[in-house]
Amino acid sequence: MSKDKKQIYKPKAISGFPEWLPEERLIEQQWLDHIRRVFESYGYTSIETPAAEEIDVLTAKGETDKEIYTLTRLQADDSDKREARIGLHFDQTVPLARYTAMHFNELDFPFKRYAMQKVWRGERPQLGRMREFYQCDIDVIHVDHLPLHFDAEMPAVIYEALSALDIGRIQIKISNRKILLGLLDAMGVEDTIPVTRTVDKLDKLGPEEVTKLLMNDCGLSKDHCEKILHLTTVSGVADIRAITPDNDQMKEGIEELAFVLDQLSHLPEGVIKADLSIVRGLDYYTGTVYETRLLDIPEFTSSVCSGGRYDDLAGSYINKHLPGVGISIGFTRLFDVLRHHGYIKAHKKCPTDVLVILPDEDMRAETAKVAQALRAGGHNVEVYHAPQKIGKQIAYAEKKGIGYVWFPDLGEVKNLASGTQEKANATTWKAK
RNA sequence: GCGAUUGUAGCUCAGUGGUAGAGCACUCGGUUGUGGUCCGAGCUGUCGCGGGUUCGAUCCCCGUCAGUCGCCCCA
Repeated sequence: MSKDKKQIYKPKAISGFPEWLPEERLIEQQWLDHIRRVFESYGYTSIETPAAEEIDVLTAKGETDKEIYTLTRLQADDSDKREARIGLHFDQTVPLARYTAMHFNELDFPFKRYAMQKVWRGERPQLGRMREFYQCDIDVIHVDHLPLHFDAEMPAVIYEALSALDIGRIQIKISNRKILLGLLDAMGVEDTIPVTRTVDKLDKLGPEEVTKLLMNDCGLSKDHCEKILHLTTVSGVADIRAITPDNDQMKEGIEELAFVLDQLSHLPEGVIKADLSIVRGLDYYTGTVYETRLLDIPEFTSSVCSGGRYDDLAGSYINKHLPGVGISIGFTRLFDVLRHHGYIKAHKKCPTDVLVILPDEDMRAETAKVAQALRAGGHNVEVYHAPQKIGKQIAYAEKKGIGYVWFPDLGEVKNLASGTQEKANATTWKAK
């Protein structure tokens, strides 16, 4: 090595594009594996779509709010301008719609699919808000008519997927947009999006502030505001059924919501909560909507998982009527916020269960044989790379969180947590 | 995109108008092969970048870039 200073480019983390240490990644993968198993246990099938879509596909539904990252070559020249402009997908619903439209004849309906991929949004990053993150989505799409039972299946699956992650109590709030939209229609309110966005902020701003915004920014009368806010306080199947609808749309919403809640009554008390203040600011949801809170993690204030029903998912891409319902876990948000606040306890830095000591260069073959026997017994096994001092080899195992050290020369295994060491047979021994 | 705040070793942070320190981490050692504690030694920095003021700036001023938080929006 030369004594001259090496020229180094000091790398900086790209904000909003997270990466984890090995011990964190290990847990992330366990979580993803668990979620995948739950999704599959309900018959959802995996598809993977490309990271990039044509800009026209991405914007077909008028999603101008979501900042789309576009893809260009660094060496782009005039010939590139003739090519289709492409961008990274900002969710998995738009790719699903495109996919369903393109493979319509080859798919079987109702099409139940899950997807666990990264998505990209060019927003300002913050804790719990990334520019690159995983979403774990399930959606069901059918032709012409999708039974309401699926609206009830979404929260049931999500409850199972999340409740095993050791993140405390989950609460899934459910509403039906037809109720509020029906009310607004009966009131003669035409521009509904600002109203729904404002109502959606109820738990953050409180009723007074929301009333003020509704009157000042949305031009609603005090009377109307009161009616809307009163509606948002209703919860429980009985109370929902007791609402007097102002029109057919409201009536439909009430019946649908009551039905979905009924279907979910088998879940533990408190998991499902009807909350008519949940409307979602997004305009493409047409019926049932979901939002999920973590009741035992006070630092986690945003929704970890949300979704809803859309009347016509792929209408922009195919001349068919394809209603769907879906829900999405904001996986990276969930993982990162919990990690940041110390709720995720990582111990192991590698998947290794047993480190086999290499006592001596001459023992490599023997050591490899022991390792192979242990692997055959279902263990993850690493052999130390050099015949260094035993203390050093043990320290390596300790640092990496490996639970056991095997001494092939002694035929003994040492439990690092307890410090005990005993004779053992590599083919029959089992880690605890 | 708007507003606020920050930018010194791998990490967390001190510090001064005269070219820098601690803790942690890391490496080696503590009588010739069994970790975690303890002790000793060692290693590490264009003090974000560019310009200005000054005899001289990491410290003052301007700009810039980047991070963080809030808003917006959302997973």
